Amino acid sequence: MLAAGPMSVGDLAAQLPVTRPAVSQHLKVLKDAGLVSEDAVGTRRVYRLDSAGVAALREQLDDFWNQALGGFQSVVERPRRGKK
Amino acid sequence: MLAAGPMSVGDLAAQLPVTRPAVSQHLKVLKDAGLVSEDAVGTRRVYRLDSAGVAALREQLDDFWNQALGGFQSVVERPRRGKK
DNA sequence: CGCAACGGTTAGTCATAACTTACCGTTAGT
DNA sequence: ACTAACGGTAAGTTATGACTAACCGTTGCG
Repeated sequence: MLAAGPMSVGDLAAQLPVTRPAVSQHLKVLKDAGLVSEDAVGTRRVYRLDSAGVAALREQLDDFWNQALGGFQSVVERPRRGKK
Repeated sequence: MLAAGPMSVGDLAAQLPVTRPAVSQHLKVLKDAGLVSEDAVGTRRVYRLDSAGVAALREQLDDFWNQALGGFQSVVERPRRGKK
């Protein structure tokens, strides 16, 4: 399991096969996407998951799949008589 | 709406902003992944979505998110007293 | 048979996501 | 004030997913 609680950028980089700047860049993207939030502790920036953002993403994906599989039925199923 | 029923490779390519070989390559990947199935009609290969495969993918994603958001709670929530 | 329609495969190109190195700014400790 | 720790930013490199062009095999039809 790689998941852990709130972590600093350096700690994350230490656990990952990439350099610290790479982690920093990823975190920036995730932060802009609302999936993580940071708060400064001294010189360290501690990042944690944003539960609301993650939940929102999950919901968007659910909606996507519901719509996709919904339209899917009307297209794939073989109606015995009449279409649509 | 771009979705349609079973289609030949050429028909698909005609509806898409890519060439026929590109479509063929994508279909190969999707077929290997079990998301589409083909059956030959003359010289044409008619592809259709594999509903079982798509449903399985959806389920895997659901499982992933449930697990991710599950472990998420235990890591993000601030227990008032005692952990886990 | 010979030609046309259809599509899979290969080889090579191109765009770009992802990464590293180098640098700079900020904070904390002495 | 100087130094160390920490991390963001910029610039350049690299790896790779996605595409096209060219080719070949199979099927159907006259």
